[in-house]
Amino acid sequence: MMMGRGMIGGGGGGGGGNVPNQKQKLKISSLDQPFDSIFAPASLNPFTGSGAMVDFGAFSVNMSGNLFCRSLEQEEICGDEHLDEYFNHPEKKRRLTVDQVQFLEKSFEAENKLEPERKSQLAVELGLQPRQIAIWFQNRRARLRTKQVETDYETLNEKYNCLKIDYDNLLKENEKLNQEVFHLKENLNAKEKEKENSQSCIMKGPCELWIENPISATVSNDEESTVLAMACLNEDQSEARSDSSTGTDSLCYNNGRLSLLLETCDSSQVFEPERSDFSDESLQLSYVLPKMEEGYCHTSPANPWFPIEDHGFSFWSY
DNA sequence: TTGTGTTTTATTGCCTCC
DNA sequence: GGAGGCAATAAAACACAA
Repeated sequence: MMMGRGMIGGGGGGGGGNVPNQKQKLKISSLDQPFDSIFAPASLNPFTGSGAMVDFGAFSVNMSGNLFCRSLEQEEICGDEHLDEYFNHPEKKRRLTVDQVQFLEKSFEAENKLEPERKSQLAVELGLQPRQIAIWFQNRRARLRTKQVETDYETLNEKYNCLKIDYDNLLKENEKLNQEVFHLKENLNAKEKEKENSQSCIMKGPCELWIENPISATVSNDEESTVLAMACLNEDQSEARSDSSTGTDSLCYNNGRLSLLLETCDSSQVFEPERSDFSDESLQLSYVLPKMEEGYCHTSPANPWFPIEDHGFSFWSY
């Protein structure tokens, strides 16, 4: 007698959750179908061959109701006393054969819900009880749900990881941009401060700045709104003012930087002043003022003179 | 061989639907 | 109220390492 691996290996079992209590016995006795109907015609049952059987542990029952032993070894213990033992003992749990499982799997793939008609048909075809078919489908659906949960988890986890990478990148980019904003604000503040310092002395249009004695300078706009004012530190104040009036040696426009001019306003000769330079009265100073833009000059008509303390000397504007 | 973890079969109790 | 589905659970069957 050819039996599936599960059936042959199954042999034992029973007991435990499979041990029917009073209620279970009641259920077993009230199977989905009449006991006779669970036996399928041989032509419809490829899994049990001509002797369609229902599985009862170490035994199988064919259409005639005869009990068969499962293996040659088991056959040795088959006898009336064992039949009595079997029927007095709880039903054994048994695994389905590979073929039966494959058949059920195909059926499940087609439709994982089981209508009563299909259940009966499958039971007939597989030589199983309809209740076994129902239980198998139920457990199979449970396994499918578990698998689906695992799949969903993996999918969500992958998405989460991708989003986390994006989020981390955005955080870094945000930090970088914040730093950039910070530096830009710093630059802006510095420029505004510079403007505030220069606003008081810059007038709309050409004007003249007087540097506190003995320094004097004349300031004008240029086309690029950049002003370089020069102060002469000559002891001879009149000479310095004279130079300023010429607009040549004593006045120059350059790149908006505080510079020291030696003799002429040649940009090649401009350099940053050292504090010590101011002590040398023979030097000529040029002070590069911030951009002159319209409206920055706010000379008060009532009091056109106001001092600007900066760089150790004062500008006077009117 | 034995202990342990996993899979499979089956039961139980609860819930919903008709 | 019965039938059927589902979650939780039991326990046999099975796989595998020590």
